[in-house]
Amino acid sequence: MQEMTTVLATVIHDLFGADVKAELTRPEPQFGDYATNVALQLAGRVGKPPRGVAEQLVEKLREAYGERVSDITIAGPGFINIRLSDSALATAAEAAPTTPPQQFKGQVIVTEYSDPNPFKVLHAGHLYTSVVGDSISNVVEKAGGNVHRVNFGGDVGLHVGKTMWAILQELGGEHPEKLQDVPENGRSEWMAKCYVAGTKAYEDDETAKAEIIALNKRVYQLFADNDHESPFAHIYWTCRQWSYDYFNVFYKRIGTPFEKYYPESEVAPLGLQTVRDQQAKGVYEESNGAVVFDGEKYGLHTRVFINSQGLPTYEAKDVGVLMSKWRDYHFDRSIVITGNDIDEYMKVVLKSVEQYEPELARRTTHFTHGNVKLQGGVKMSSRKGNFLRAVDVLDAANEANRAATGRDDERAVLGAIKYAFLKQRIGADIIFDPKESVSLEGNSGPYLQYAHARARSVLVKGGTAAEHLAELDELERPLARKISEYPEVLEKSAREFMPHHICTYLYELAQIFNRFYEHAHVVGDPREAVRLKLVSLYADVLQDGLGLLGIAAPERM
RNA sequence: GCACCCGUAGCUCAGCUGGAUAGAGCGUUGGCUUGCGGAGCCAAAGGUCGUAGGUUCGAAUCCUGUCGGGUGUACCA
Repeated sequence: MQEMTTVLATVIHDLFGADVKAELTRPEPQFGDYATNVALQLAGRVGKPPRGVAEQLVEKLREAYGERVSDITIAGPGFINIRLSDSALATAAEAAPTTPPQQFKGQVIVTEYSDPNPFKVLHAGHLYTSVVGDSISNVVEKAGGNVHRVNFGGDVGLHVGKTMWAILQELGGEHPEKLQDVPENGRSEWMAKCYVAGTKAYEDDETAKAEIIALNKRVYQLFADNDHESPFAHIYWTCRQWSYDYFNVFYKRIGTPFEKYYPESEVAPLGLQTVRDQQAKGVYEESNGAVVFDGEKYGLHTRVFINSQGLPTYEAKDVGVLMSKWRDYHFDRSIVITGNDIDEYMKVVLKSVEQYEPELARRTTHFTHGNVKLQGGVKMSSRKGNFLRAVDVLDAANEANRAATGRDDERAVLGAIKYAFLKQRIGADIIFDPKESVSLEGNSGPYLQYAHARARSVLVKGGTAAEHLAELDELERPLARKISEYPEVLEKSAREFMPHHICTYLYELAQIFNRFYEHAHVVGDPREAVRLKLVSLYADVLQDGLGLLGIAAPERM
């Protein structure tokens, strides 16, 4: 593909010397394997009719491509359609599962996503961003990137004050020994309940609000004093650990591992210091007792980085985590994935950092995604406590799967959820339909898992596959062509950081395979060896693609 | 008010660095099964791509206005 494009570029240059971008696209199968509209673009610049330009190009292209193409034709207003020779197509298909484009080779890429807060519960959004972030990481890794998956979370901050306040109420004061009364398997729920109670108190009760603000400050002080001994410290550290245990169990369950956590407590000092230093240089300024960045100069909001208590807000901590990642990895690219409510806020943070670390800001890309909503469900609000938790999504899918298949299958359930989340372009809200997600029919994860298992079972039944594909008949050709597209899909997914292209492709691939399989016999057919090779390539691509989505591809289901 | 995201078939979504009749799945209607896993295949119905302009040989795709939904707008994250 890459080489085909280069040849086209050379021909264009030799013939017209014009600066048109040589591009080959995948047209409808009826038109050929590749197509280009460069003749249409050139026509205007050279002042000749498109078809005339196309004719000149075709003549040269036939020569330049030689054996690799079997046919080049002109269609419509001046499209050039190229049909590969069987041998060229066979070579491309054989290479497809194992030769991903390496556009990130040698680059250090840091991906940050999920970002749950200790002392709070994991909600559906965390599940979503974990799945998306993991897949993007996989895709970049496949493209040669040296990927570091990191996770940023608030172990200090007002929400901690809120939860701690309610915890102290529950314990009847600073009595860490009473934490033993909380059952081990109910810890995260107990803390989630405390957060909701603390939030309510903060909103409804002035005295409680003042206490929470004081507790927040006290938590910061724990770190300043390195206090692990006082009763208050005991409670804090124990509950903090409970949260991290809970996160780790969760990530392990869904299969999205992280290399490193950046707790806010760790990055806050650096953030605070950076903001103070840059305040001296005029980047940030004092306003009503707080330190702010005047985003309005850039058409953005003005936001508080250090509050009037002298504590860093999320903004300063984010400066801290950006600087920490920069210090730790000196990345070529940093990808941050969050919900879209963070969008404008992050623009302010990055704009401020751009003033003193322009390279860091330039190398950082922020992607935002929408909210997860249950089909026909209600909007979630983490403050009020009526929201969709991560486990709710897992439970709903598991229940739907049990209803559909009569058994529990975590691999299928996770495959269903991940695929349902990933098949959609990142950006808009996700309407999650548990029933549809676990469906074995249609565009779903389990469907693709099944498609893979089915192909593998054919391979088990069949004899020895051919080493090479050689010539292809009209049943085999469309499948070989689709398989050969795989590297191009990976390239696009990596370039755009968009895994959904892989989903779309895999589903189309499975459809084309089913069409092939419906009409062509494999085992026992005179063409068995070649067809087995094709089935094997197909299964390899499915397995590889599902792997990039973080979805298991079992041999049997 | 201002800013950001989103408006494509009944529902859920692809397609958006402009290009050939706007594609899938679900749902609806009809057909195929002595099958290598039919969890499939073949076919039909269903769309003024929110809307009005503009740029272009060509616009779902780019620009502007407008309508609708969501989010954000200083000491939460």
